[in-house]
Amino acid sequence: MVNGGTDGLRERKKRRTREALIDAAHTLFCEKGFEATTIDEIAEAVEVSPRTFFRYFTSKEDVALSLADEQITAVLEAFAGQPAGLPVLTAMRAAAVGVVRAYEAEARFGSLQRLISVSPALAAARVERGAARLDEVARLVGARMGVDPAADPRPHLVASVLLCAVQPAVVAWRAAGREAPESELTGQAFDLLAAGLDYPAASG
Amino acid sequence: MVNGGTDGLRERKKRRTREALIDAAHTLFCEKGFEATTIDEIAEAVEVSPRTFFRYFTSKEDVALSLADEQITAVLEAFAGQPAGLPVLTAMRAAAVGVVRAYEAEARFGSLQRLISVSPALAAARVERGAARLDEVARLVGARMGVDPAADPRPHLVASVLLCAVQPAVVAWRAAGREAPESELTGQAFDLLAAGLDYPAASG
DNA sequence: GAAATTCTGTCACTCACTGACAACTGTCGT
DNA sequence: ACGACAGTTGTCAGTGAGTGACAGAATTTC
Repeated sequence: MVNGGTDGLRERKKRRTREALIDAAHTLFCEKGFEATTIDEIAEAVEVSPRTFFRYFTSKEDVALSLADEQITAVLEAFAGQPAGLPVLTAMRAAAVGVVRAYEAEARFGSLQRLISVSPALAAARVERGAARLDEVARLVGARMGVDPAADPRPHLVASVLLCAVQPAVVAWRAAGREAPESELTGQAFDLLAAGLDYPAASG
Repeated sequence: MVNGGTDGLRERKKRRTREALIDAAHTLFCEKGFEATTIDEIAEAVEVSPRTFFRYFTSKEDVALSLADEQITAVLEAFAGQPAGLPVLTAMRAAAVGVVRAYEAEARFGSLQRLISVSPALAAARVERGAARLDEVARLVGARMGVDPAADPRPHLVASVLLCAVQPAVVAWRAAGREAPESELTGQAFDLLAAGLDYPAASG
């Protein structure tokens, strides 16, 4: 028996190590850049062996993007929670804006975005991670469209576009020189996205 | 002086080495898979040193995607050549379908697609390469929209979506079990893309 | 043919990442 | 409290990607 609510010492220690690694990595990445930082440096900063680093994260990209992962999960949950009947793009817009607004208070979030936009390796890794969750997104999109993702390819199609589009959209917006709260950027990016693909509009 | 029309021996030799490397790499990738193939094996197959390999290509992904690069270039040229006034998505559809149709006779094209869809590392690398040409695409999109990409963020936004969307769309379609000529896949993917994002349609 | 270019191979190195094994540290039953 | 057990960690050794430096070979130019 035992745990009076909290987990055992072992669990707590692991969580602390993990957090410390994320923290140290993030700091070093911001200071020296992603590629210029070595695993050895990260491990040394936390006083663990480099081997241990790889027991917590599968790669250098993995530490950097562990925060982004939480965010993707949050967006998907929010997407699932949008009222039925909403167009897919509209629902995703609402989900993304909501989550970004919730996160933008944290300083680490902004610096992570900056990190990703500067490092092609990180940007690629993020896309790769997104692709790994393609089926999950397709399921949600399929549910919203009222079709079975196993039989109809459209949900997968739309899902892959949404996955690829959301993040670059914000980055592109920022690259264009607009500086504003992330949540606003995201919303406007979606607006322009919907309008821009049909430009000049085929119908009205 | 000299070159009676053909380039010098040195140039020809370089071109041949380059082609041989692409060829050997492609064959090995198809036989053993992308990650399971080492640079040493590729180099040995062509009888050059591994160091020389890196004088022709910057990475393992680079050899694999050298063919895909030609294709992207072709698509962009075709996109630029579409009649003005066409909606951006429509123009890109026509460009992509045309190019894919032109390429699908080559066997290597199909196997490259298969390779990419199987290897996350390759898929990520392709996105990365596409992103490197973002500005180029944005220029073309901006021209079609009649706005200045330097002042208006929309072209960049639309460009990044187009870049990210085109290839995954085809892959997703194929993953859904549809087997048909690439050109048809591409066309249908675009059709569903346009419809799916607005599903259920907001207007009409 | 000699000199200047340009390619190429060899060597030595860094860094990401992995398997194996031994030492250590919480955990749990008694 | 103690010992068996399981999970965690460090060390070691190794593979593979990718890079800089230098010397020698091939090509081009004169």
